[in-house]
Amino acid sequence: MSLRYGLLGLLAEGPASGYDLARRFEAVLGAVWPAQQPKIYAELNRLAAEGLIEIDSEGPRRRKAYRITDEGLAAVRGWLTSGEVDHTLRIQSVLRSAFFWLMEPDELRAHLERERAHFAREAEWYRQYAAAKDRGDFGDSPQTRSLRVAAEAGHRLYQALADWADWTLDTRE
Amino acid sequence: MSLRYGLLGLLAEGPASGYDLARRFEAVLGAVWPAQQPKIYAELNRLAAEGLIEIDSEGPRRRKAYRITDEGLAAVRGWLTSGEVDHTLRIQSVLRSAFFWLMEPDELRAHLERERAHFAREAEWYRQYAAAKDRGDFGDSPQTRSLRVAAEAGHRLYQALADWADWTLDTRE
DNA sequence: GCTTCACATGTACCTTGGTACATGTCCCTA
DNA sequence: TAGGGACATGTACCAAGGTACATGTGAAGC
Repeated sequence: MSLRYGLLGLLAEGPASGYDLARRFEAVLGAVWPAQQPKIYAELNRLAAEGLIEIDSEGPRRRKAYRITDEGLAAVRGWLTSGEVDHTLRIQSVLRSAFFWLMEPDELRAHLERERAHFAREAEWYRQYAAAKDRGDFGDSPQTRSLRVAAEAGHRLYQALADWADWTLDTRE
Repeated sequence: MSLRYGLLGLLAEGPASGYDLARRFEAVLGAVWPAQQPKIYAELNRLAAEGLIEIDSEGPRRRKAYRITDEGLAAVRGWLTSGEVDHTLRIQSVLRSAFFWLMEPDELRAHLERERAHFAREAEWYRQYAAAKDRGDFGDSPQTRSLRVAAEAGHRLYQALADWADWTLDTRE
């Protein structure tokens, strides 16, 4: 259950509405965790019912602002250092790579040429993302600084796939 | 829906029972995708109902052996080259890194020392996994060879996290 | 004053994965 | 020959994420 901790973590920076959180989730955590707007509203209601957040104010345009409670802060802090972490990669590109042998040589060649470009693009995207974070394009929030490592991790992962595609193409020609 | 393609991909190598597939899924794809035994049986029945696999034989001990059909092969091949791939990392260690700033300096220091060891262990695990694949410890099935790239990708990802933990600890002392 | 559109919050339903537990089968050994 | 245990297949339910669609609110432009 990562959505809830993502929301609590963002709220730890200061009060925000569901709508704000949806945009910030996308901008700040989009590269690491996806979140659909409807699920955000649902989760906020659940968190409020459990007392981990509370309504800070009700502004104009039906706008509610949520604030994290002490219990909420304790919950997200506990999660940060809590035990067992799943080490499976769960990345579709990686899983698919296990079955490339099913393709005919010509088909594989064509596919890998596309994939090489794709992986290189992903690697570059994460590199740019890291550079933008370094420049402070997303503001200089604490998450933004912390996520620098996520960008680097993504870059290295996709670079590994791109290198492998290169290697496979080279040894086949 | 990756479980189904994982199963189809494994069955592309040859007929197998649900029990076999559960063990092979764990051994071959365990580092990339998790699969619970009950879900495997459920998915096999669904695949059979859709005609993507069929029962090859019913052996002793209630043992059923499934065989992939031409439709099944076409489905998994189509999946290999099909469009949109999600580029989010969805790795808990990475998401958590966004909120480390919530910890007190002393707490962060202690946590990062544990994490550094953990990341280094993960990186090493993937390195060993790659080495074992190179030696052919898991047999020399086509997936095993293909998954060499997954091991490398996992290694690089966790190495990035370990490097970052080192860097953070160094610049703080 | 009416329309339009971006802002803002939801409801409903579906798919997928996670987990606890039940059952059947057959070999091996005391 | 009785029973323990590995092999083998499921049922049932729950948790979480994905997606389509409905609704309310208010400012800006005509």
